[in-house]
Amino acid sequence: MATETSQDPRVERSKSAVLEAAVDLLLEGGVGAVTVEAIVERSGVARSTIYRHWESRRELLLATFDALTPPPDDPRVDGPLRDRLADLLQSRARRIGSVPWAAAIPTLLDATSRDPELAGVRERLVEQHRGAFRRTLERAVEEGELPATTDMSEAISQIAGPMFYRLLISREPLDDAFARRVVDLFLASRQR
Amino acid sequence: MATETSQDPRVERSKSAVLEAAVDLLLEGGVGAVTVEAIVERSGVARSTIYRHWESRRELLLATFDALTPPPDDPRVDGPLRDRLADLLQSRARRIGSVPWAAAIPTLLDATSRDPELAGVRERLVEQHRGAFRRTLERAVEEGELPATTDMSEAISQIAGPMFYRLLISREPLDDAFARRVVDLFLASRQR
DNA sequence: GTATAACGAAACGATACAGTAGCGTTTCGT
DNA sequence: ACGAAACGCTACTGTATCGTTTCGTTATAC
Repeated sequence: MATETSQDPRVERSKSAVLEAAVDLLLEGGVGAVTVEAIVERSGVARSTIYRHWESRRELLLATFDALTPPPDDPRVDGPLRDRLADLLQSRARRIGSVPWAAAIPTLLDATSRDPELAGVRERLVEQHRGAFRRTLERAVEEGELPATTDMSEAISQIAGPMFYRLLISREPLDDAFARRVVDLFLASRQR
Repeated sequence: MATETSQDPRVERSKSAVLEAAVDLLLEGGVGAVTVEAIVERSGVARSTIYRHWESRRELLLATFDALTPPPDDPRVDGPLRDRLADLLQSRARRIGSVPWAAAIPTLLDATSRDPELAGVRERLVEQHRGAFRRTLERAVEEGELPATTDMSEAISQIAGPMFYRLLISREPLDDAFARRVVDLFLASRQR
């Protein structure tokens, strides 16, 4: 009958302290660095408390990945397509080029490639990432800025691909000018 | 005075058996799967023998990454640029889309991103990969098929990026048609 | 044929980690 | 104020791995 939620505030405090430490460890040292002991040390939360709230290290790791989701940033919806796409790509590039994410993405890809449960986490992150591009592109199609035959999945690969290539493979800097040229290249072949 | 090389042939046999097993384990299960015990079990070579030939697990891991380098395939040099680029991209896509490599690349990126010594291995692999594209593009510039102002590094990002995006991020299939469209997109905005 | 080097099997100590249990203390809701 | 719950602390078990050594066997070179 009574309210099931909002129990002892200490529970929330402990949980968030643990997750915060776990996320930090994940971003700094990869999945392998997320040990219970390291979390205990960094968070100040006791080992026993952690196991009171999570069944196992695995559960905790899952929760850590969940806590990792970045807040979605709303892309601008005004101005010409070229500017909207460039803004979107630049904001994405700035985020994934930032220190914690640049280091975390390889770890994420690796961990999620071999673990079916973690694969869901990756799909969610990827879908969130692709959604922003898809919405911008679909709107452009509706407004006639892009042909109706545009293959969304292919377009996203062509726009976001070069950015990830520089981040993951060649490790070149991701500056705004590069993002703009990628957008221009994409548009040059599609637009009138 | 005597010949220093080519000692007991068993040495070579053991070494290659160990490396072969280590490479298999790396491709199958990532860096974490390359344990000395697993190598012992799979290769049939004894623990002691392994430590006779390598100082430590770390040395062995380095050697494993070195043994990983794929044989370079020579891109075709005839025909129009469109076909040459498409051929190159398709052959690359087929390789990195193949089961062992598709699974290995995330592990490689992760491991090499946090380990300065392994970083050299990644650079070597990336450079080999980029070299093939660079040579094809430079030749195209010489022959007037591309403008002399073409930024090689940028061009490679734009051509190879979408492929890696599909492989690593979106996990979509890498078919030849996709590769060709990527090339066409690139050329459409550059060529007369 | 024999000496020698490489070999395989097995054991060892050290380290790191996950997970469990007990106990006294602190904080919360009522 | 008081009981319940959450907490921190500590010690413990069990497992996995590494690095190293010993020892008896086997293949190779001469």
